[in-house]
Amino acid sequence: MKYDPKQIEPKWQHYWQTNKTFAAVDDDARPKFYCLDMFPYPSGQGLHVGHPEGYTASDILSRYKRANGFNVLHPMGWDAFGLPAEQYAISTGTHPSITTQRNVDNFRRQIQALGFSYDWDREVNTTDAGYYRWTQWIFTQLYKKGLAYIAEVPVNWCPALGTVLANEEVIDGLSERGGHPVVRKPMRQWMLKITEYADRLETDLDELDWPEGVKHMQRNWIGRSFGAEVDFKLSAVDKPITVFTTRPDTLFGATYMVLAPEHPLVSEITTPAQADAVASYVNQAALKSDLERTELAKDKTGVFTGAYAINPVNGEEIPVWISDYVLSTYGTGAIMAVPGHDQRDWEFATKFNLPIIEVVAGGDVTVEAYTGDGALVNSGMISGLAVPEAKAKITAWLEGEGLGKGAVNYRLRDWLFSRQRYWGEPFPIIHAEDGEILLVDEAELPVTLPEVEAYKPSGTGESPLATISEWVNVTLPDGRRGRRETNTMPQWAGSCWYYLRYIDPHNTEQAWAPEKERYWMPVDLYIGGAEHAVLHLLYARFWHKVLFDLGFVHTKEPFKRLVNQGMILGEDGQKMAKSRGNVVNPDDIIEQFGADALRLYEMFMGPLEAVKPWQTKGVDGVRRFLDRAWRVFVDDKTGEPRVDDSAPSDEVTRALHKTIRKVGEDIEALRLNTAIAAMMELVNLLTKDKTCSRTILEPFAQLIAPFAPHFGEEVWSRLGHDATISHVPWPRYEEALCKDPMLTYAVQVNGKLRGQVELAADVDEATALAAAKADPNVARHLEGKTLRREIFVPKRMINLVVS
RNA sequence: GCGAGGGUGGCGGAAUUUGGUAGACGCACUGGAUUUAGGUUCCAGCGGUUUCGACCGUGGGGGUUCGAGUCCCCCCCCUCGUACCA
Repeated sequence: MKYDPKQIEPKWQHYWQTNKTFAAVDDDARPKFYCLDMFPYPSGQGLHVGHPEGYTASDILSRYKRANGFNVLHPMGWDAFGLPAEQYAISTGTHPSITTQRNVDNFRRQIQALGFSYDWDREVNTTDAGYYRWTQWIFTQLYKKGLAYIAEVPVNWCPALGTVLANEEVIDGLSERGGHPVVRKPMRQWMLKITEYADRLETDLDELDWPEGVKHMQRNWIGRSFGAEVDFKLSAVDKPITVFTTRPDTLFGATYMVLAPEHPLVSEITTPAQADAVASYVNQAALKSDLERTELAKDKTGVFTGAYAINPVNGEEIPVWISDYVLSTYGTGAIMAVPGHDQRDWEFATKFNLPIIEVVAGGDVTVEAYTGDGALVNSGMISGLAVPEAKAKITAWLEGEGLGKGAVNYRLRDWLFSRQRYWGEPFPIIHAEDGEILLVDEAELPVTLPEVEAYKPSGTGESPLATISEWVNVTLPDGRRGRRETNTMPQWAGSCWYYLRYIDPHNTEQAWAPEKERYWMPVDLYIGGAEHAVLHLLYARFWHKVLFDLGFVHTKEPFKRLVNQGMILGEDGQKMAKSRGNVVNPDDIIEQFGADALRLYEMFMGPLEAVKPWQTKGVDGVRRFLDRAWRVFVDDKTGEPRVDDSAPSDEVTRALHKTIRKVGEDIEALRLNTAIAAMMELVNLLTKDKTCSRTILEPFAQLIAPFAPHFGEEVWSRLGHDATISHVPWPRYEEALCKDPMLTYAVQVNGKLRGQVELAADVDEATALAAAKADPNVARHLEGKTLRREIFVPKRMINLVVS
């Protein structure tokens, strides 16, 4: 009987499911291992081959850890709120929950067809009321802690989607979903104070075993910078302009100031002569989208307000301008401009003929701003100092004079947390008629989504929920009337804490039981796409830290180790896309080659983290490997297992032990491509050797089982075992049995390979050198030359240096 | 611009941790055997040049070393992220 995945794969999938083979045990003495995949958004398109890449890697590690005695938590669920289901509802009238259910069922079917070892009893779905009840509960905790507030903020309003988008969902001025234009519009929004955690989100990155690139991107996003706040008095108005600068050392070079057009002082300080020009500039800036403001950045624009400020270090009067190159949302919305040492200021000063003064030696400020280190010049008390010392000294001086202080600033802004959509978590908030904002009592949660007639956004900025008066209007226990919050939460909300719900998914009393959290957390390995490097991971870390502060979780950070799987490109080397016609559907590959072949192929393509192109021929290759491996275990004519109790050869024993060592090390490091290569080499040897020895075949079945689990189970049972292979202890290798008695030494003459000699592994130097010189080709190259030096590298090579 | 990662056969990739026979493993290809047949299996070959002794070869150039894909310096190219953050 030939290897036939169509027969064996469904059989074992059914076995695992009915026997709950992969159930994670909550109360257990074994060490735990929490292996998490980023849960998918169940789209209508179904799974693409990119999904199983990360899932297979985490599955291999999960199965390996189980075999090594760990109690493994390996769950899967659905991030199912979100725009596509709602868009579909708008166009077809189908309730998003129906679409969602259909897509989830399809995703689950596809994922199960790949034989992943998930504990399906822990499946979660962010759109279940039993789940989002606790998402709402976490929101109430945030609110009570003062971390959620309503603000009238200029937001990214997308007229086409009829909603507001987060900065992150806007790419080059267009909506991430759909690519529609986005404009700025002030609106009443829920915000989360992630900025309050900026410092810890930055600092705690240090202790995480995450890719450096991801940590770096988070650091950039948080954008912590150290500097000083400095007060500049105004000549005409009795109010200071406070600026933030990272270069207080260049204060003597500040030759003008710039306010953002939205800065509150603009109207106060503008002189009558300049009023018209300023007003028209401010108006213009307000109308521009963020895109336009940055697009036109190449050419700096601005207007003089007519006002002057006084440079606190030297008492000089400097003009105050407004310009949209200064952002109202960063720092204090005002800067001191040092054109000699800041390129943006230099460009502005050059355009508007403002003076440029050199205060740090080392460049030529008539050509460009000099931002490097150097000795301070023209700078009074700090002249002669280097930049770091000058910063420290001037900051201390400012503090002493009461003119400023050291300060830290962040690029990170508060998180815009509301959406004007139907298909999201309702806020547990009621606005009383007198304006008071009330939390829905925790016992009343969840606030469930009502049925609606139409899903279309009202277009006024309110969600479709606003149209359901019987849902919106409530009477409070004290008799007051109130309106429910009609915004819903963004898709990030549900994914911010799902890893905690897996720990205790059926708990109706609490989001999770504390003792279970203490056992299972933190996540030991988190695998997912690099597209979540900043947002999802930053938001989840933020919530986790809040929950930590409230005592609901016991670790500062949720995800100990993070790995990003690389994207799988189409066969043409392009990103897979329906429009290019290069999308590969896992269902088709399973149909043709089997799930084990697909798993194996995706791992064999290259390093997990790398971006790599799909080649269906390559699946053919690993399928041939499985065919060959099958014939190692089974006589494919008779279907009988070809196993006996004969003693294997030393060579085969050595090969097995080396393979056990290599596969184990490679799985731990997630070098799954080379682990598979090692098993291919073993199969090539076993095929040649025709080994039937049980002492070889059984450990080999265990090695391959995490990669090709259906295959592993099938040959294991054919070897005569009744129980699943999944909990059989991982085979051990003996170091002594990994050592070859004889090794091939390379012999070089002057660094060039001239021969090879077979020598005992523990050969002494003299014997090795003699053998090397005896090699005919080596001897030929030594002839007539003087031997200058002999280099002997044990177990590797010999180099003879002659002249 | 800035930041991160990367350039190795016809292709995907090994070896980069620790400087030590570059090209493991697989695909594609070539030849042979078995077979009624093969999108089967098995065996062999497979970086380039070659006077068959050797020479050249890991993006390019230099350096360190007995020895460099690996370490150091300069340059080129590609991918991803980011974009006036004071």
